[in-house]
Amino acid sequence: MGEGIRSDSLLYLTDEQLRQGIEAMYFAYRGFTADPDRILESMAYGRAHHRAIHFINRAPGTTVTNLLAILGVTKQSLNRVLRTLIEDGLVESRVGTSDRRERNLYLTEEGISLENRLSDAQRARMRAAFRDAGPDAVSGFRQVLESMMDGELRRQYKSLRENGQ
Amino acid sequence: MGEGIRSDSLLYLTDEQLRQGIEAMYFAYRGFTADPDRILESMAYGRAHHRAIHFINRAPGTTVTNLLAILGVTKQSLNRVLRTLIEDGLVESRVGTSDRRERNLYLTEEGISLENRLSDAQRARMRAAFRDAGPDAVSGFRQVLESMMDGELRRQYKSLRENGQ
DNA sequence: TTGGAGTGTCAACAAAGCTGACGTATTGTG
DNA sequence: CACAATACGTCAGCTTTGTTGACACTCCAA
Repeated sequence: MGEGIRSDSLLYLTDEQLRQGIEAMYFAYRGFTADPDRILESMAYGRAHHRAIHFINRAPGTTVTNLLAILGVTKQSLNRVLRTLIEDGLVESRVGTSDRRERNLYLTEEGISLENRLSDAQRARMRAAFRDAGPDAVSGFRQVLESMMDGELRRQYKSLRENGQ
Repeated sequence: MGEGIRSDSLLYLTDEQLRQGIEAMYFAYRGFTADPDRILESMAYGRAHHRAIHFINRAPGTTVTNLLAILGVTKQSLNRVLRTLIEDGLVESRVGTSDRRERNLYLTEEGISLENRLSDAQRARMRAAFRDAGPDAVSGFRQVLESMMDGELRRQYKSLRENGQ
């Protein structure tokens, strides 16, 4: 306190800067979910359905337990969402081959089609933001977000990333 | 398509990179809310109470209508939250001086104390992430988030920023 | 064969959003 | 002054998405 500005400038760590970061996160997340939400509300679906569809698409054949770990909800909560998606023919649940207790989840054609609509909308906004900000800013964005994750979530995030490419 | 890598490298705009950005946003937001959520669940409060407390603290004396605009919820929804906060003595609602229809909202001592606990926890995580990533990354983080906001939200975000400093 | 893991389902409940309708106090306008 | 509009609060009812707790079934492995 009252020691003036350090030569290596830690001004970006002031409470005011941190508060701006917090508010930026809050408002940006609302923008981030706005486009898919608009598409979903025209059907009988919500954000929970989007998340399930997203991660099933990302890791086809994933089990219910694995999905539970990624989404961090109870199986009762996930099951309600999953049931409607299966009934509506967007998701297929196949009995596991090696372990027949498990259910492997896949998107149907129709499920893939909805996933594409949703992620196209979300990617469009992300792409615009990335392009506006440029590659260096994007790198910083990714770095800060990764540091902000909880340990277990970061592990899952990284494991998904390896999966993708 | 199939034209190879451009010399100015737009590789950071590939669908895979965008998808990683989307997932980073999802996992980071969960980390972002985790600490306050833990504090809140020990009381009878939720995220909605936190948001109200945050923005009342940020703009003391703000009106209900203004808070509605910032939070983007209905007055019925906000009122439920606000009522419990007033009953519990965390928020004070004073009749407006110039316009007696308005209610100016303030945190009480107790309200300020809770706000501090919540934002200390949230800032600690943000500070750690900022420090890990460094000033340039933080600048990029802020830039991308701002681009990701909807027009109206961006306006509100900037107006809050002017207010703060 | 038996214990435990993975899965699904029933019931009951809570938080936090929504719409619609209505009442009251206050203010601004014609 | 009369009246419309604004700001706020509240009642009732509904939805989504989360929670616990209890229980049953299938199937794997010791």
